[in-house]
Amino acid sequence: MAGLTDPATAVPWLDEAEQDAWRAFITGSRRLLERLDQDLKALGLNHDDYGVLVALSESAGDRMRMAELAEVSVESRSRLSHHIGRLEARGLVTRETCPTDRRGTWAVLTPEGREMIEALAPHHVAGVRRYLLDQVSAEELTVLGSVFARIDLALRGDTEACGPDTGVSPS
Amino acid sequence: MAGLTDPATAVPWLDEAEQDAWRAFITGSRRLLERLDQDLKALGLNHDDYGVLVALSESAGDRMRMAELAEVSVESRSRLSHHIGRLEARGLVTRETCPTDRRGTWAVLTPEGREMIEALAPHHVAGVRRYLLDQVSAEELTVLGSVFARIDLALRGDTEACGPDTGVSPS
DNA sequence: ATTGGATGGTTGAACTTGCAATCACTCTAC
DNA sequence: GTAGAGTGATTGCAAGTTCAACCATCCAAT
Repeated sequence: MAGLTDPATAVPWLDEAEQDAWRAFITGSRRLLERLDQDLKALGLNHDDYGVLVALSESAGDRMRMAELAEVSVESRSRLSHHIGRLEARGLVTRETCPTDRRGTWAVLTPEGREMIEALAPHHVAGVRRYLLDQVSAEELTVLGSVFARIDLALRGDTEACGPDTGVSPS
Repeated sequence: MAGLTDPATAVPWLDEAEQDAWRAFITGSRRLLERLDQDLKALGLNHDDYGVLVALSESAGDRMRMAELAEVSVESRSRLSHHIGRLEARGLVTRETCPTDRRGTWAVLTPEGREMIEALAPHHVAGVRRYLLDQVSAEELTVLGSVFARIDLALRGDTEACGPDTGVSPS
């Protein structure tokens, strides 16, 4: 019944180059993100806080709907809800209920929130330069961007669709 | 006093290409890792569990010292300690005290642990193929691997040394 | 206008992670 | 041999994350 599409038999193993590249990515990206997170924490925000505040700061009216913010930040709605709760408690963000759709909530950046990211941004950028940008050529950077943009596009929205073994061909 | 090395004034902002690439990486990698994690969870392990078990399974004697395992898995020692505790409770790993240095502990893969990864590996590999490898050319993959290997190397060990703004030149 | 099915967001409890303190052992120097 | 520093690992608690259940509102169909 499983037939040819059972991953246990059908999926080709990783060859050495694939294996090496994959593992380098897992380890290297973890290490990179961990370091940036540490550096930011020393200044009062973690990397996720930073991401949320930046997203808000770049939105019209310094505000974004919860669902959209969750999507761009790659956080679950529940997690974002808690997350915004914490940022709100610190005075960096406020909530406003959306007048046109009363189920909806805006997360709004406060002036204090803006001050915070503006203060941290140069340090964070310095880290991104030092740990990543300074280490790669322009061409490599282009490849990196294009690869991850592609992956993101393929995966975005599509929260279900294909577990690793939905191999049953539809046609 | 801060002078030229203050990141607020000295660090060049990201240009558009850098910004795009960086954000694509952050978002895309999060999305990718999240998906692989979801897929694995459906089968009983999360991605970190998987990483730990694989590391053990590839080590001589199916065992590794906690500190080393923490290093290769990019987990803090404390986190790994908790983590191994959970895996132990599930019977996938055991601890043995190291006879030659009695402070030390081996994390040892159990037969059940081995069964577990061997069962999951094909599914996981299928995911890595589908979400990443199938989407990139061989050249791109090489770039990816080489870039992250480089970053990892630069950051590894060096748990301190350079915050984003240790700009005071030593010479 | 009412029902029923999305959609938007929150909540609480269980679980995981981080931090700092701690314990146990080793190693070096006296 | 013993004091003290250093290393390996664990612990408890606080903080963050997940999961599933939930409430409120909107929208489409009757």
